Amino acid sequence: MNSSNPRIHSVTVADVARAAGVSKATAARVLGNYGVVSEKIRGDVLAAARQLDYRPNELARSMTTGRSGIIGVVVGDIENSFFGYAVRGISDTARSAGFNVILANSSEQIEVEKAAVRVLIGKRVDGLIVTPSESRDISHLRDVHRSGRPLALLDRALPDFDVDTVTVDDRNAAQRATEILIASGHRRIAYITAVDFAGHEYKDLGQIYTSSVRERIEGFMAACDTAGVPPWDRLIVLGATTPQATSNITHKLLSRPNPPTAIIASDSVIALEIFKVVRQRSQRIPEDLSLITFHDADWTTVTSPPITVIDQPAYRLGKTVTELLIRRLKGEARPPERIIVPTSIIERGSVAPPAGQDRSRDRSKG
Amino acid sequence: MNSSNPRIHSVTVADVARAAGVSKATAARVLGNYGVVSEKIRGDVLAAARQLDYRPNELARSMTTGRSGIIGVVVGDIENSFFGYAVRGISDTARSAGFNVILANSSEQIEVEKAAVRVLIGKRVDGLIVTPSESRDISHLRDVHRSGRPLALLDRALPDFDVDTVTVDDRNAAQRATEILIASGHRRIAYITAVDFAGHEYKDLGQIYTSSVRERIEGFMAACDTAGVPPWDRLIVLGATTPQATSNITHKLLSRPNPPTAIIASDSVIALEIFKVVRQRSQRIPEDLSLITFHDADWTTVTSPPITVIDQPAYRLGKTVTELLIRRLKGEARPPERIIVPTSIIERGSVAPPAGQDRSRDRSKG
DNA sequence: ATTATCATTGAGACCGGTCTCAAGCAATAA
DNA sequence: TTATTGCTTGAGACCGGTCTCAATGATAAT
Repeated sequence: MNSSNPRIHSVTVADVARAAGVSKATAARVLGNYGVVSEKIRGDVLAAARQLDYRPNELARSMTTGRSGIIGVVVGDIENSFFGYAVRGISDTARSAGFNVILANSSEQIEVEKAAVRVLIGKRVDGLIVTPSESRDISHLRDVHRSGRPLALLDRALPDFDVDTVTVDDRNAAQRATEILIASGHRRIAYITAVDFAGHEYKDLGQIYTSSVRERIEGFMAACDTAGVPPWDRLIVLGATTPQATSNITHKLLSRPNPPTAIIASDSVIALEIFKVVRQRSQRIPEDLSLITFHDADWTTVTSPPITVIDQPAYRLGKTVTELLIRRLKGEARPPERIIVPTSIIERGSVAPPAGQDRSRDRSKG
Repeated sequence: MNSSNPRIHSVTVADVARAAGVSKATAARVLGNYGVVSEKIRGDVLAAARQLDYRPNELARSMTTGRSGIIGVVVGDIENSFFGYAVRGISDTARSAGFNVILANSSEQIEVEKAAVRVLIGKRVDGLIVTPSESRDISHLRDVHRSGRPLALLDRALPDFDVDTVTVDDRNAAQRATEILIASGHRRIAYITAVDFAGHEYKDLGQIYTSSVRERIEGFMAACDTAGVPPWDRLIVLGATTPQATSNITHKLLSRPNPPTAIIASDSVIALEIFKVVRQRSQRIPEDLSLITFHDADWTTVTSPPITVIDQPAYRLGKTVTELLIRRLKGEARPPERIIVPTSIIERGSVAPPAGQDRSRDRSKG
């Protein structure tokens, strides 16, 4: 009666069995839809169940079967619409296969991620989909895998951890984006990413522990190298973890004596902030600064100009990992798969030749 | 060993007890952190637990305690960033109170909503937060409430269903937004909403079964009435359920002989589509059409012009319902509360006097 | 020395399902 | 008629925890 009642009494199989005048085992058989029962008794039990408004207790069911029907998902940041779409892809796929999803946010913090994984394991999820925020400390993921629970990685691969993984062709995408900028005449190009670590100063790839970021940087540098862009003209900027941080970083970047003429943003949240800063400084895109961002966020089509983006099929990414995971949950034993989904670049209006292209060449001479 | 193993054997309290040389009850006491145990034994058990890498089975724990530590959330559409923020508010608040969240999407379809509620009840969630997609068919919500499980409503009130509810001041917000448009000189104003039903033609409020929509329409009409806007100039348009539908609706609306000079959009997804259509038709905002939307979506600041919005504190909304629910989960018995959170209108650049204001007056004469 | 008190620990029921195994019973075969 | 087979049904163990209650032993009080 009272909502503060600590235990809500619900109708159980035993109650139904009593009402139908059969044993608990028989009632369980029809209610749980297993085994074999005569039609007459089945009818009696179902009638009693309807009468009493019986609702199976999934918890108890999971206890005995060992299966919870839940897939745990740990994602970096749900507010980032890239993950929003991915999660939607996961949920839809999971639901249509009869699984539920329980979602956790790591805020890209390894400790939060670890805690989330622990909680989900405690809830006895059948499998896990994780976007690892770091590739150095993956003991918790190794534990999951070792415990026999299927694990699949989304968006970020872990080089020396061989499990089902679905990512996009980050290296190639970054390279093509960079090539577009270079072809447009840019030499001083910055790549801004959310990854961060003590010092905030990029030195070399050895510091980067997130595979997707690493690959993107590699692609970016490869394109620069083949085009003969000198190392001091290609900037790699870290630490765009919050809008505020991104704003500061961008201001600082654009205030340099030789500011970059083009920026590649590693996600749309960063790009949005860059866009705002540029406008705030009364500069114009693409005349004063060219911009390309990862993820075709909806806002990128309504700005003036619309933004050139690297379209990552986020929904499909989510759908694909989930399919991989579910196949394994169904008992499929096969070597881990690493699927790389191709991206496409949607060229819109945010790339143009650098404003002072000629003067900039002169200057670089003197 | 094999991942296709149907049952993953995990370490249980009994295993730990055996290893520590104590009874199951004693091991359970230290592992479950209840009762009282001597320091020495506690140390032994903890050591054994660490040794065996014991992880409590939350499922079993929930079975006996009757509490799952999970809050079920059923929301209209996660892809809508309004709900995204709200969900984030819910998750953060829930987590910091030690609860987990399991999320379901109703896609605004009553049948999906019912199924989701059933599943969540089956999972024995401790309480539910729902954004009811309809107010006619709420038997499933009544069931939840009757079962003794706390239920709280988010964003949409149900007039004759008295439970904890958190909404925004929809009526007032719509009224103020309309007043802004009227003050700017508009007379032909359209209100576009996602709600739909057979016929798609708005006739009267009796058709509207979603409280928030109803209140907004009331506010809209109240403002029109006091300003003396005749009924044939204020348009209420339903059925903007998908981007495609919104696009069609908007095109049709703007192609009328006397098209509205201003539109109020009931959410930012609709507004985005309207914005795209207007640009597609080579019309300009605000010169050719003024636009105000509910929800301060991030893209509304980066368009040209930026969009005037009704800022609904979505995160706070989520936080507030969750607090209400948790207080009830903790046993607080009090009459249901209905909290109405105030909104504010952020005036940006999407409202201007109608283009042919004078000519339009002339025309209305002839 | 004896009894009362208190702190610990152990035994076992319980939560609500699933599932194994044996018993009951009718139909069929010998 | 009796043995065999097959289909239903019931009894009860089990999953991994929590929790009640009784038993134990040590300490304090008489």
